Amino acid sequence: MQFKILKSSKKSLARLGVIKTSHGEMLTPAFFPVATQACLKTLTSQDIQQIGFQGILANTYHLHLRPGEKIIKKMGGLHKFMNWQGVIATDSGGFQVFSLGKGIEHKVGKIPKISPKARSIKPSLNFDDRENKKMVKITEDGVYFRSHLDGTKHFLSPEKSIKIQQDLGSDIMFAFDECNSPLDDFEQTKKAMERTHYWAERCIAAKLKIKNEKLKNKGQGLFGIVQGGKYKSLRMQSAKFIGAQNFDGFGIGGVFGESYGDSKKNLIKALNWIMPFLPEQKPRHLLGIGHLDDIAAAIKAGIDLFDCVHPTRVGRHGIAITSQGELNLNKPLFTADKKPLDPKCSCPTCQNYSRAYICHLFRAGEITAMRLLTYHNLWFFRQFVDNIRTGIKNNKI
RNA sequence: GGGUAGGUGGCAGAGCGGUCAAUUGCAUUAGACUGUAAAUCUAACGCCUUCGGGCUUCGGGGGUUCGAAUCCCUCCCUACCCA
Repeated sequence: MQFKILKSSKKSLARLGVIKTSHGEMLTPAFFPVATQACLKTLTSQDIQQIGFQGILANTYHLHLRPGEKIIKKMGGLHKFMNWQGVIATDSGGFQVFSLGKGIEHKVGKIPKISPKARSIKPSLNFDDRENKKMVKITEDGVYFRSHLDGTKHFLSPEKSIKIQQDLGSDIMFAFDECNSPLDDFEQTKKAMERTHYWAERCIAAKLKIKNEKLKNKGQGLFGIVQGGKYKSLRMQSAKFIGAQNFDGFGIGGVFGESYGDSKKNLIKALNWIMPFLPEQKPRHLLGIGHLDDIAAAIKAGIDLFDCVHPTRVGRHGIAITSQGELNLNKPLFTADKKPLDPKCSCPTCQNYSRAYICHLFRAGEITAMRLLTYHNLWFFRQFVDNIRTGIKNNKI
């Protein structure tokens, strides 16, 4: 994997670049739609290509549990398996350590709303109840967890995550990290950060080891992940450490605040703390961020890559992301609306179907409704990022 | 005409003397969703409320009882069976 900067903005930290992999190129800034289980829900690989994406993000944890990397390797790797010729990045499973661990324990997502209920949870309360739900145990060595599918015990470590990602044959691997809960305090965040650093070194070593054995994975890039939560000192410390390692690129992960507003506000601030420590000539990926305003601001702060489930998940739930904001197509308001989702959009959904039809499909529980909105939302995202690239090119951003 | 089983909130369907404004599912309405445990989740869903509570509901009418969706009488209606 190689990265080349084609142009750096004079107005901001934004830059135009290109990532070259053995599965094609990717112009940056770029957005990866998320295909966790080697499937971008409701779409085919051909759809993704037609929408115009050059890369997708799949997941190590999920594919390890099902169908297992052995099978995917046997089928010729992820690209062949899902018949996708473009770039594939694989998340390491680090996020699942959070989402299936503290995410469930604390009843929070990565970017929670202000939730007094969640905040008031104290580890000592309801111990038995919590213990039953606990699916994850983190040690220095790695993470013991129970499968969310069948409860069987598994172990994931930096070495194992890298090995799985190599078997999957992704173009961009992510280091195995520990993602904090928004409710973690300074000490907990620090501990997770230190563990992430320790694991980062082990990920690099694991990758090199395989490389030396002349396995044909050497085209794979490996991205280190900056953690440190909402704390400036930790974010800087983490960026400094991770930025100094021999990674091919960098991910910025974790949480930026303990509430929604907090996170929104702190995101760009945090990027500004981090960015000076990351080598300029390497790509930077902001993990899991996907609201359009955040994407636009983060690109100006120097981010090259994004991935997020937001456009696809929300699409399946009836939300169309349009130039006029988000529309909920489940609403009775749209039952007789002849307009397309977005009059300015050139996607096949908007070219061929009315809001009334899509509204009906949602109310009738037809799966095609989800497909139509997923397609549109992703089309909108792709276009949105395209426009930003054009903006950088034309010295407007 | 005779027999049997029934009639419960928009629908389906629990409850069969007090803890029942009535379990549950669906439908409806609103909200949420940011490295996907997500075609998911949360909430509201008789009327009024100063959120303590108040008021009118379980086919209609009458009765028994301190108390009835629940028991009795009667009428109406539905389904099935026999003539």
